[in-house]
Amino acid sequence: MTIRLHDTLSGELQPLEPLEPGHVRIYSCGPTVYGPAHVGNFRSFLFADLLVRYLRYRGLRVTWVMNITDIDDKIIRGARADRASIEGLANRWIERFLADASALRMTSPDVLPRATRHINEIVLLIEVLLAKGHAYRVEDGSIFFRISSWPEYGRLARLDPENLRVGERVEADEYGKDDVRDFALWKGPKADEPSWTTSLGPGRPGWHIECSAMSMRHLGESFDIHTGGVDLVFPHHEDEIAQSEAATGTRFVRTWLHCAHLRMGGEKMAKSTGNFARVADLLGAGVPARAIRYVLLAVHYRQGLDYSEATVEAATAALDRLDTAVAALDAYESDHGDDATVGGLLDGTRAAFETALDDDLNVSAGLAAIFDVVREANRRLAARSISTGDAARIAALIRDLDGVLGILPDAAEALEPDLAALIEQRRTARANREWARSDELRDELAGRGITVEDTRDGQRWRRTEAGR
RNA sequence: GGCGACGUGGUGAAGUGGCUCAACACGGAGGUCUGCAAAACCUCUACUCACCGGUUCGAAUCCGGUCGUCGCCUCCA
Repeated sequence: MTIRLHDTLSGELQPLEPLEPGHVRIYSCGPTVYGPAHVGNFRSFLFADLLVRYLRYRGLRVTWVMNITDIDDKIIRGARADRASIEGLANRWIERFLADASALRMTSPDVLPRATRHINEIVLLIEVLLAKGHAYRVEDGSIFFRISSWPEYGRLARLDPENLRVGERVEADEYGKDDVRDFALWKGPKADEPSWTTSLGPGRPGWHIECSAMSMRHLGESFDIHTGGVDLVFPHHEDEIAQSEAATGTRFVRTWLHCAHLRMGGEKMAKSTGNFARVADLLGAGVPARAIRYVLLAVHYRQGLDYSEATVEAATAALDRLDTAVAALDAYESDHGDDATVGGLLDGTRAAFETALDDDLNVSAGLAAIFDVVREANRRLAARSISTGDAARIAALIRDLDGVLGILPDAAEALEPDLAALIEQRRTARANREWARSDELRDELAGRGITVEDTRDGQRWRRTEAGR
């Protein structure tokens, strides 16, 4: 049983063989904090989350680094517009990012390095590139990577450097490049821009170099997995490979993983076109966080995915089925003896789930395994053919597998005393066949976020999304 | 123009040569259970996998072509 992942560079599925056995090092391109992230951004973050969770579930040690770009043109522009400091603006949006990530139950990365905290590493890397002749300085103090010095350039994106359509948008500060395709490692100082005083001279880092510097700082010159959205393949990751390998002379990343775009109305979700939905706005509009997570996760990461209200509704309904099944398993009590076939059911489910996820994170097939066991459990619950312990074992399995997905409700907190009292009153009313009173109490509980269902064993309750 | 991904039912989507040639979820129809409701369970809901041609004893799955959708080609998760 090996985990296989689709590497963008080779274009093939390759078995995961960590450089250090048992320890996987992962770097994910995180947010640029000039504003709130949208759900499309979170698709790429959550697919990395899924990967990290699954590898840990499989018993591997994982070190997960996700960078935060806290200095770039947009942040500078945004700060100017808000008359805020760069740092203040970045901090504000980092907080928002962390809040969104937490709402969507993203695992906390082990390290969230910020570009502005790694200026030294960036400068050292650029110095190596200068010394090795892969970079050159121009008049305004900017330093560029010389693409012609790196024959491999274009391999990741499968682009022929000779055929790049260039020159359509050459920025003012980038005149003086030897070749328009060369990219900035260091941007020379400007009067109205932040600048660091370094051995390279004053200026600020370019975008691509920060990821090379920070990933190497926290994971080493060579590490196992680098993730991001497909739109980062070129130029961002292409440039990372060139500058990193040119500097170290060693293989930068073993496996490149890229997730497909989230679409909305058939078009790529992107801030630049205005076609996007922010996480916080959706949550504010009452879209359940778990449903957003389910939508973003339930489709294979390399498959395009369209976000719509309909997909959220379907996700909510699917989650409801899962919630109900787990609540029913928890509430089940029977003096029936253990069912000898339950062990096989559990083993089969786990095997199917793992086979699916091993295959390049085939989460759809993994979910199918879970829904299969849900149906089977419901059947046996209805037939009352299993023991209380069997039900608990099935619930425990589902919760265990959910450690990878993170879509089940949080462990049920004890019911608030007043709500518990209402449920008790309803129990009494039902015992006395006071149906009107019973229905009234059911409505009241529903209004307070508790769904009550009657079974032949009495009432069963669970929290509804609206009540969270 | 160059490069790449993809096209499976009402919807999302798994499946990449034959073991149920079509999982799983949503939606829809009918039924069982039930004070009612909800949930659950049962049955039905693609003789067919964009289209055309080919390879093969056999293809949704391989090859070629056509049509269509989306993305990347230095803002971008």
